[in-house]
Amino acid sequence: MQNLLHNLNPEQLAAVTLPSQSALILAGAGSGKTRVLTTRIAWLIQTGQVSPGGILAVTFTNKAAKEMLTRLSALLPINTRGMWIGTFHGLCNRLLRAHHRDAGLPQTFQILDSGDQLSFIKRLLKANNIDDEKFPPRTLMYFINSAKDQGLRAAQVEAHDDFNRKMVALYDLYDAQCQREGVVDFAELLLRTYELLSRNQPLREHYQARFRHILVDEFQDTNDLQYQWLKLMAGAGKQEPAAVFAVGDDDQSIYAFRGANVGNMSAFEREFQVRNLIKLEQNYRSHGHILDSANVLIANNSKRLGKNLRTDAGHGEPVRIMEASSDIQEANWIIDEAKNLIREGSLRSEIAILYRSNAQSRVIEHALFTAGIPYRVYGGQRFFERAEIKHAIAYLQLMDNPHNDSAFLRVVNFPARGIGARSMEQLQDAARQHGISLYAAVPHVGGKAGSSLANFVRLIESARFETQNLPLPEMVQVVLDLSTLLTHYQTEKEGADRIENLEQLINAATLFVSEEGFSREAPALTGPASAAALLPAADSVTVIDADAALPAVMSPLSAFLSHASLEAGDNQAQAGQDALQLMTVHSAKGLEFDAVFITGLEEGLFPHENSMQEASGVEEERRLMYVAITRARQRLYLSFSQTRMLHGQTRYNMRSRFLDELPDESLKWLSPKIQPSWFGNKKSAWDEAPAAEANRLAQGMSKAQDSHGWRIGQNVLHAKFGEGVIVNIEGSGSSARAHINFGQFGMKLLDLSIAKLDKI
DNA sequence: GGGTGTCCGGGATTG
DNA sequence: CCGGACACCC
Repeated sequence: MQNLLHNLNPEQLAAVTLPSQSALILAGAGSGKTRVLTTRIAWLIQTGQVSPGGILAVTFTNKAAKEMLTRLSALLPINTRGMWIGTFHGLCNRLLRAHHRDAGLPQTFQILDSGDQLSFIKRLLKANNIDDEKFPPRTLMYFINSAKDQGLRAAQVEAHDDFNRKMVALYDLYDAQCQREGVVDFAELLLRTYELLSRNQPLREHYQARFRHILVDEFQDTNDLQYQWLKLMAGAGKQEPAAVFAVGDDDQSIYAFRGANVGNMSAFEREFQVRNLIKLEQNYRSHGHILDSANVLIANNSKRLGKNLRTDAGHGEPVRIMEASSDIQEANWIIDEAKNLIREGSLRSEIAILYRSNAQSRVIEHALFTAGIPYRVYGGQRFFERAEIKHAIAYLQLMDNPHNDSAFLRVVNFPARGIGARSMEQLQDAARQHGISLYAAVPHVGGKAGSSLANFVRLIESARFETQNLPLPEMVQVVLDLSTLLTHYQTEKEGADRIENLEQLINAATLFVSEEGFSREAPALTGPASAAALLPAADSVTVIDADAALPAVMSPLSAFLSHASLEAGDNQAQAGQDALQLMTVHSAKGLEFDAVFITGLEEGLFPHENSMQEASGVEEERRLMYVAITRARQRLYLSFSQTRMLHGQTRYNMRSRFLDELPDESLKWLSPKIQPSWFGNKKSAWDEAPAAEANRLAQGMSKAQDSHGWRIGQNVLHAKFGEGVIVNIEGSGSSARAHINFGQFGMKLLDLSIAKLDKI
C-alpha cells in the first residue's frame, strides 16, 4: 500500500484515495492522468473496497485500454483478464454477445467498420432507387451516425423539411436492412446496449449491482449517448449509484466535430452530485517556456473550467519561431533544425513534426526523402483495412453469418469465377422479392447464373464444414487456400506484398488465440446450443453474467471477426525504425516528444478556415493548438510561410493569430518578427526576403508589380478590416481590383483606386 | 474484369 | 496538385 501511493504528489494522492463517490478529475496535459487512473483501481482493490470484478474502466482507444492493463498488472499481482477494462465499443460488443437474444441480435452478428458502412449505404440507396446526388451516401452516413450518437432512432428524429424527412426514412430502412443481415455499425453497438439495459430491468440491476466503481478516461471526449450509457450503467440518481471516477481535460477537447460534448463535464458534476473536483495541475513533461506558452494561449478561451499548469523543470529553451517564404523553405528549415537536434544526440523518434491537415505532409515528406532522413507518417492504412485482408475476412464472415450481404458481394466474384453484373442482378431481384439475403436467394436463381452461384455457396459450405473442428489459424489457412485468394495473388504481378499480408493474417489469428485465451482447452462454444446455456430463462431473474473472458461468450471465429473490426491494427509503415514522426495534431494527442515542430501556423490553415465563422470553432482550434504545444518536453518550434501550394494553387496566408497570443518572453523569433499593424513597425518581411521574391518569380509570377503600384503578396492595412494580404489582382491601372485576405474578416474584393489601403 | 481517361472536390478521427 | 469515383474500351 505504502508502495502503491508513494511518489504521488498531493493532488494525485487526493484523487487516488477519494471516498467511494463520484468525482471529476481535471487532469492537465502531462499531469500523470493514466497513473492516477491505474493507481486508483489498484488502491480500491488492495484496500478491499471492491473486487476486480466490480471494476468497469472505459477508454476510447484500444491503445489506452492496453496501456491501462499493462500498468495495472505492474501495480497489482492479479490476473487482469477477469477485469472489465476496455473501449466503449469493446465492452458493448461483449455485452451484446452474451445477451444477444435479449438484444435482438444473432449470436454471430458482425460489425461494420466505417468503410463497410459506407458501401452498405450505397447499396441501400441503389436498391431503393434513390438519387445519390440528392442524397449523398456520406451525408446519409453522417446523419445516421450523429442520430445514433445522440441516442435517437429514426422514429425519434425530428424532421422539418422534405429532405430531412427522407433522411429519416432512409435511416429507418438502413436499420431494417442491418437487422436482416445481422450486422451492426459502431454507433449501434452502444445504442443497442443502451436500449438493452434500459428496457431489461433484471439485466440492468445485475450490472449496476456488479460495477460499483466505474472509471472513465478522456471524459471530455464522450458524446451524448456515451454519457447516457454511463448514467444508466452507474444508476445515477438512484439510491446507491456506482462511484464514477471521471478523468478529463476540457482544454483538450478537440473532437466536437464527431459528436463529443464537453458539456458532459458540467452535466456530470451536476447529475452525479460530484462533491470532489480535483485538479491535477503539476506537469511532469514540459519545460517552463513551453508550458507558459500553452497556459497563456489557452487563457484566450472563454468557456473553461479553469486550470493552470505548473512545472518544477526550469524555463528551458525558448520557443523558436520561423517565418519562411515558401512551404518548401519551411520544410527545409525544419529539416535543418531536426538535423541539428540529431547531431546533438536526439533520437529521430523523439522528434515530431505536426501539421493541421494531412495535405501539408507532402512537402515535408518530399524534403525528408530528398535529405535521406527516415521518417514515419502516422494515420495511413491499417492492417485490417487492406483490400486483400478484407477479402479474406469476408470469406470468414460468410462462414460465420451467411446473411451478411456486404461480405457476399465483396467476394462472390473475387477471385473471378464468372459471376458478373447480370447474374448478380437476377440474384438481387430474387432476394428483394422474397425479402431474404443474397446467400439464401441463390436457390431461386436458375440457369447458368444459378449454377455458378450455387458453386459459390458450396464453396462457403465446404469451407465451413472442413474447418469446423480446426483451431482458428488453421481455419484461416484453409480459407485462404479454398477461396483461391493465395493462388490469385501469386499470378498477379504485384501480389507479393499481398501474399505476405495474408500470411500475416494467419499470424494475427495465432496471436489472437493465445492472447484471448482460446488456445487453452476452452469449452467448445461454436454452436448456438452452448450459447443458449448462458442465457437466462425467459421468466427468470437470475442473470448469467457476460464474463470478461471472450471464450465464455463467443466462438473463436466470431471473436476474431469482431477483433478485426474493433481493432483495425497498426499501420505498419516503417515501424520499428528510428525515424522522425510525422502526424496531424489530432493524432498527436496523448503522445509526447523531446522536440516538436508545429508547422503551417497560418490563418486559414491553423485555425482552419472552416472553423473561423464561429467563436466556438476558433476555440476548438485553440485547444488543438494547446494540445500541440503540450506534446513537447524540451524543444518547441513553430513555423509559418508566406506562400503555400494548396489544391494546386499558391495561397498567401497571414500568420496565425495563435502566434500573437503567445507570451513574448517565452519566444525567440528566428526570422524578424513583423509586428501586427497596431504596434507601429510596418516593415514587411517581403522587403527583406530576396529569397521569397526569387521564389515567386520562379513560380511564374514575373509581373510582380503593375502601374497601380500594388503586387500580389503585399501586406496591407485597411481601416475597417485591419491587416491583410493581397492574394490576387485583376484588371490594371485605375480599374484594378484586388482580392485581399483579411484573416478574420475573410476575403474581400476591393477596388484599388477607391479603397484606402496602406502598405505595411 | 482490368486498365485507362476524365471529372470533381479537398479538415481532423477512434471504434 | 492529387486521389477517388465512374465511364468506357479491350
